[in-house]
Amino acid sequence: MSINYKTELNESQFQAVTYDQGPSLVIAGAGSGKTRVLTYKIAYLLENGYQPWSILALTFTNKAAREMKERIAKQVGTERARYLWMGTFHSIFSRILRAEATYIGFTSQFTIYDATDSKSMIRSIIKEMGLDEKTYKPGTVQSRISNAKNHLITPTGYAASREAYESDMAVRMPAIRDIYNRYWERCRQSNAMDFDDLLVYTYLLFRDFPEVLARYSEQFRYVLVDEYQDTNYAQHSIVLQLTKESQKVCVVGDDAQSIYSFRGANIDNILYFTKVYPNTQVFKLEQNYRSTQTIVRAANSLIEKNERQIRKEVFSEKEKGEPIGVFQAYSDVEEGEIVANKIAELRRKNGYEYADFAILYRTNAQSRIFEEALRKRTMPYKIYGGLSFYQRKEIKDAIAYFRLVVNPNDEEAFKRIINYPARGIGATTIGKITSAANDNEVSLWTVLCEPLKYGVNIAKSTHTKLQDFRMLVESFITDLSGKNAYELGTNIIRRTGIINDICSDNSPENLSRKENIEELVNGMNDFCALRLEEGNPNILLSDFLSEISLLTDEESGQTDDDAKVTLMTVHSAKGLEFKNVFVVGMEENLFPSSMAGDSPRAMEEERRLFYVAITRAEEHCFLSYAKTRFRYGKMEFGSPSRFLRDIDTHYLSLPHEERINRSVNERADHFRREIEGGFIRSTPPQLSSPSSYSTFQKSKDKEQIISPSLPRHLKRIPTTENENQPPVSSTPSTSHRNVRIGQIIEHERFGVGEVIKVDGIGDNAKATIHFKNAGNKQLLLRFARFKVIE
DNA sequence: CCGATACGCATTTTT
DNA sequence: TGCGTATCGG
Repeated sequence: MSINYKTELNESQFQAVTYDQGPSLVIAGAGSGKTRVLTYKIAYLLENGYQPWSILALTFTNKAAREMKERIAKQVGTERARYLWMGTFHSIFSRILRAEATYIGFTSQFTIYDATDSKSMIRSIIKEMGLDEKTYKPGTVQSRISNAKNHLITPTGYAASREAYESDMAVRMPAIRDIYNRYWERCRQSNAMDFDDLLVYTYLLFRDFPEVLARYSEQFRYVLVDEYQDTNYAQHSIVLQLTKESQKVCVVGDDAQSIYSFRGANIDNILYFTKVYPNTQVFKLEQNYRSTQTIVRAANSLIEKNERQIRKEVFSEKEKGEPIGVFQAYSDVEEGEIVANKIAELRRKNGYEYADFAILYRTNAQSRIFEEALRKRTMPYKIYGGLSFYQRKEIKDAIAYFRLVVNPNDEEAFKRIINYPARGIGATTIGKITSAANDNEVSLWTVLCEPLKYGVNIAKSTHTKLQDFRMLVESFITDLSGKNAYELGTNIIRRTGIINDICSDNSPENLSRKENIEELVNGMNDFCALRLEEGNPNILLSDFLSEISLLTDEESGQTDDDAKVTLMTVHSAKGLEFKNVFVVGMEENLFPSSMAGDSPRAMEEERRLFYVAITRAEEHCFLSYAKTRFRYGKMEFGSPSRFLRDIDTHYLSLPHEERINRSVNERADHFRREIEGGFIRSTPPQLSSPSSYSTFQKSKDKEQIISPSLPRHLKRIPTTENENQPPVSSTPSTSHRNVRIGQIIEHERFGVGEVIKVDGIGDNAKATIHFKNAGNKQLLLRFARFKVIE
């Protein structure tokens, strides 16, 4: 299976793939085959003497890592692909940190705090310090601390930084450095790291232990980074630590799509990459394979208005395509109707599926209007961006138990479940334990085990309750290495009374909680089963935990068979493509967001965001704005976004009576005068109501919000058998004893594949199967779930 | 210890 | 407007 790089890639892709003399920067315009370059480059390296484990490929999302891995597996085979170090920054670094935990004073079982955990810990610290919560808002403090960490500033560095102090003074929060310091220590005490810590500690590990750095930088002979425009200073610095010596680094990205600065991403990393690695070879991928010429040119004319960027000339050789349609609506409601009508029209005229449409907005709050418009016309849709599965209360509760069992020092988990289900341990007791723990610089769990030793003054009955709790948790700890994740997990859910609590009555919300818990349990079963199939027994609870703590992954939009219109924010649309895209709410103070204020940098980022929105479209793109809109319960007036004027009118089809380029300012002024004069305020603006509005029958909504659930790779495709899946260990699958080479089978997870090899007999029989979509896999026949189809 | 009510607040969210 | 948190009363 050899790859013909010359014919399968265009010239610039080919150059980028085959260059391995030194550092390279690949500027990949929207839709220019960025992932293609990355996967081919890795395949190329593998063909040219690099071992899989000597290649490190970093991405930002699990999804990107998974997709890339699958594509590489198809090119070079699953066996070699599986030894690649490919994953998100956070997952790769957590893997390294678990292995080297003792260097930095953690154990390899450390917990990873999500944003909620860390916010909650910050909140308690603020309270304990007696600071005013109105001034010290946990969210604000958290983001300032996060910002410090993203810049690799430790509490010591922070305390010594005059700049940090002055900045804190300016917002009247001089105590932030103390909060930061305490927060840092408390996390250590809890054997826990937040997301940012995974980067900070990796950096510190490499900085303070050169022998460790040497080990890893010698192992990773080539480092590749995807979406480099989204890296923050910490990530950039770690990549530099690893590659400073070898200079074997290839970063891929598009500065025009840098839209995550609010999370610490620094566009300068990509803009000044060539300064950091002076011998960088730059490759530009400028051919767009996704969109019509009109869409590409319109997008170019927009992004041209940004100062800070790497100049490039993206072009398309697809058909010219139609101009970008601009719609004006009188109200947000009418905007919804216009979009729904247009979808209906395009479906009628061009035969599009619902799945060919996406409605993209700047803020999640805008989704409701479109939901209602689509529902009125019984058009199916799906909305992205709710709470992820792991954010749900009942799931967090269950997982808090898992966490405490794996790492008893986990303070947040402790607080969450010490009195859930209710066991008579109230706020007072927890307060006493917390302060004793702080005074003695030990964890809450340590105090709980010996309250008297740490001078906790409690009643006898409370003492008994605490010890009962301790024994309960300890009994699970005993089983940690003896039972697999699924067995121990179900055990915990049953014996702690979680199940009881949820089944106490049949209220609808309890029913849904129950379903969620069931899904979690099934997920754990599948998690173990999948690994067992691959010949990996003894999957422990800690394995499950460390896998899921870095997943936000929602049931991703792969379900292309169900035809639904997609509704999402522009941010979440990055990386996706749709035949028809509506970018809605194109108004001043909305898109661009009012938060951008007068900061040129922020405004440029808003413009890039708009660039991302437009470049999602393959065939048609539409922009719309409303003159009035309900916000925060009030009617607001808006004027068309300045970005509409950034696009060359040549590529636009403007509403008849509007000629934006000429009259936007005038009209905005006119509007303002009307408002300021109180002319309009007294009479609420007429909501236009097109004929279609009221004549449509209300119909029962068949649409559903996509409720994010277990990540796909933990999940088994539902079987026809009912939900009572027996535990893994007792499910020898029937009748696959004698598969033969050449047979076609269908696996529940991997899909259709052909048996190409069978080794061993009886319980140890192992088949190598070539899956159409998942490449080659070795499966233990004893556990594999599939059926023979031919 | 839970429920009702009040208050305040409000982009975007890869991990 | 509408949600999440804070506080008080039974």
